[in-house]
Amino acid sequence: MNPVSFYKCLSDDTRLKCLLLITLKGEMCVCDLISALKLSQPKVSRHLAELRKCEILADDRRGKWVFYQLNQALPQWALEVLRVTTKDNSAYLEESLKNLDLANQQVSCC
Amino acid sequence: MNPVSFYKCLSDDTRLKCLLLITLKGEMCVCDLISALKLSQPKVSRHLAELRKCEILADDRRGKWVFYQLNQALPQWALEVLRVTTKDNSAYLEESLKNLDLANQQVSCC
DNA sequence: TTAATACATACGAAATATCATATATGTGGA
DNA sequence: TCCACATATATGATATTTCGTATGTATTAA
Repeated sequence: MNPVSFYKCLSDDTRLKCLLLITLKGEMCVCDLISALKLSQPKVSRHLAELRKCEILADDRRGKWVFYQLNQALPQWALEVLRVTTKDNSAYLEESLKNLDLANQQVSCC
Repeated sequence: MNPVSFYKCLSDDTRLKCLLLITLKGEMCVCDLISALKLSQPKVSRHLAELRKCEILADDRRGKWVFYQLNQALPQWALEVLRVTTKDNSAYLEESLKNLDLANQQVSCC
């Protein structure tokens, strides 16, 4: 894992929020990420594809749904970066987490 | 410190190497960074200016030379990210450190 | 087999980042 | 004061990223 390409992945708001939410929750399906971030489906999907391509995320299809989680092979320093960033930036994720709760109170896609 | 703009700063090879070298050494003058990275002076200066603008680095002029170090006000998570990344990516910095040694064996600018 | 849902990808436009080059500024010494 | 050196910044060309829209693929259920 080249550190520059790793950080390039974290340098976009959509990608960073996806990554931190997944770090926090363990795994997330695409539809929940869309609800949390309130972004268009192709936009979220495109950024997830990039994170997959860089081997930061791994995808796992279960029926209709695709779940994303951190790639188990991620080096220790990268895991630590994600962990520390998630822990100390709750304000950055606050609105997304609220959106997620609201969406799941109503009709959850999965 | 917004996490996206922080990671945007780390997402360029020149900027990341400067930051990791400064994290490792405590401080670096511009001329030593130029020798270590073997890059043009304006290129290095431009990227340092960006890191200064984002308040990741602080500059300190001493006579002819300008020394850069980590901004003391950097949040804990950001310091931790830099520390962990520096520690576990020695291969990424290897050549720059060798260049630095070679340059200082000859005539050091400062 | 048809329709609906969840997700992925292709493509061109717009925004952003990066670079080389040229020029400006600040400092110390003659 | 004038010059050389260290560093900063401005400018225009080029490359890269990001986005919306449109379309394609996989899966489930009727």
